[in-house]
Amino acid sequence: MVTPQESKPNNLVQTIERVSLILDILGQNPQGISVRDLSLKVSLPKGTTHRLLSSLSYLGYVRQDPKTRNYLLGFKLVELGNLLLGQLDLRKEAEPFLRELAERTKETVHMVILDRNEVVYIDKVEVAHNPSGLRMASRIGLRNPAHSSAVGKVLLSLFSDEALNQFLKEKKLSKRTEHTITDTVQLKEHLKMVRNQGYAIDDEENEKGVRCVGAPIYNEAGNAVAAVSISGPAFRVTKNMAQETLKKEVMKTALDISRRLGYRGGR
Amino acid sequence: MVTPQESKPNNLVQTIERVSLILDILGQNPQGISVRDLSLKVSLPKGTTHRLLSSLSYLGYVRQDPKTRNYLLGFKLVELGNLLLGQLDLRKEAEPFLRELAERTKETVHMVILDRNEVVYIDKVEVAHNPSGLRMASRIGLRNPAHSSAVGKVLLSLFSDEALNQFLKEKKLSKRTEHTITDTVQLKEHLKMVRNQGYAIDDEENEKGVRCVGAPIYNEAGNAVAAVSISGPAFRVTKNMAQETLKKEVMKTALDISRRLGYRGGR
DNA sequence: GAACATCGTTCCATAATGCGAAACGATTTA
DNA sequence: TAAATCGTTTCGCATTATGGAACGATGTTC
Repeated sequence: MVTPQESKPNNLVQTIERVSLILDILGQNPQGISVRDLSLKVSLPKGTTHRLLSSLSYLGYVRQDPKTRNYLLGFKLVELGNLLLGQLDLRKEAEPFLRELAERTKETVHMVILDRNEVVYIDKVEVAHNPSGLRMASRIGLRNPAHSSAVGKVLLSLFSDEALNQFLKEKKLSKRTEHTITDTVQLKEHLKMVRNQGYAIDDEENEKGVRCVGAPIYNEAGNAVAAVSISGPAFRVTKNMAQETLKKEVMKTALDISRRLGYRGGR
Repeated sequence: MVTPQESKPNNLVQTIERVSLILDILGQNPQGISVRDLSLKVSLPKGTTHRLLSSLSYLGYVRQDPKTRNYLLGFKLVELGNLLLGQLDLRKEAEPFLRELAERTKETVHMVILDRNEVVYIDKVEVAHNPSGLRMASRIGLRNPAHSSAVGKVLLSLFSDEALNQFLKEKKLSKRTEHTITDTVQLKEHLKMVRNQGYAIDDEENEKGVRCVGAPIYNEAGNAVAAVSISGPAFRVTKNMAQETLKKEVMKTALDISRRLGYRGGR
């Protein structure tokens, strides 16, 4: 089955489009932004921008700093976003396993799903005091390309030919670092290998200095619905480490979670 | 200074109002909802509902289950919500202290802020295996009334008379349990005591069987900007426990965080 | 397996809704 | 004190969203 790319509706509601743009811009301004500056950024008259903001503000999607009068993102978004996260059964089931994995390996553990052919982080477990004190820049809700991450590649490796071609058609393989696989043929070869191994390594392909190992989580029906990964600084997560110990740890955790979801395969 | 209630704009944009209603309803339906059922719930024609959904879907605020064709909340909300959380410096600074508090007390720790005179959970730390295996139903992003929670009361206790009257005018003191303080005069008396103590106890006032202890977090300017609490089942968090050991723990953590934020008061 | 029922989706003439230039009022700056 | 620069509000106009109806796809019933 092919997850269809959400095509641009020909009758996109103008207000919704504008609101989305406004929220994106507010997200980029942690200290808030004035009506004037915002109106310039969205190329709308001040009056129009203000009307949209006051409606959004009333409903909680936006808030206004009483001192600076700047507008910021509102907590309604936190409410809805975490409501959605809380509705993911997968997350509830997986959490203890993720914690355990983080504890054992002392590295950061992520769980992701695929949404519109992109990786979305739906959980993250960090150990309180990891050896180096380094913290991953990742955040729950963050999106990453599939082709440059361990979790993404391991999920892509289980795509049907049809779905993979669809993916390649709609996404271009952006070069995130010098190690990113940006060639279609090369990626296809690589994915074959990943599929056979049952895990993927992100060898500084998404972010310089960060190496990850990822494995797929299957549901009862045997479909890969998510992926787990261990991420860490490349100097600690060496290639050897990844291919030896970490690979086993991640695969075990992924299988445990899959079993928990009713998966019956995997030997 | 009075935090103003967000008054209903006389020129509320219809589309935004409708979208907000739709998202709220989607949030109530974890398994998704059909266009038809949704159109009935929002009292809009199917065509109109569908147009709004497809616009929202294109932008990621909503997603459609390919099998059931039901509509669900989309991950754009997780993205924006967690982006906002990540922008709260308070949260970054406080996190290690919250973890430590949870570890020491083996109970669930919350951090909240006040938004539109309601309590919003912005962080939650649970110990992996708490004694009873009970888990709080709370969730980051959740809103609670201020008058029935320890964190809410401790923040209300620091309101100016003006601000408190404003609060009482706009919120009615809903009776959440048989212990909830619903009388204005009684609440004012109680808040005086809380202010003197420097901490508040929620004695099953918000949820039956749950007791909490909360203390305020101050910023550099000496304003209470947030609150921490310990919550647990009433049989474990007894009144004595709360007033003796837990009170001290929470207040210490709150002060530590306040200091971290540059607060110079508190003896 | 054919006819029906029930969805989700698209269409299009209509008018209601949001639009935005301009005025207003409140702060801040010169 | 004056001027400049905001945020906010207003209101007549026309663009935009509206929603009833038709279409098409899916699955259900007999």
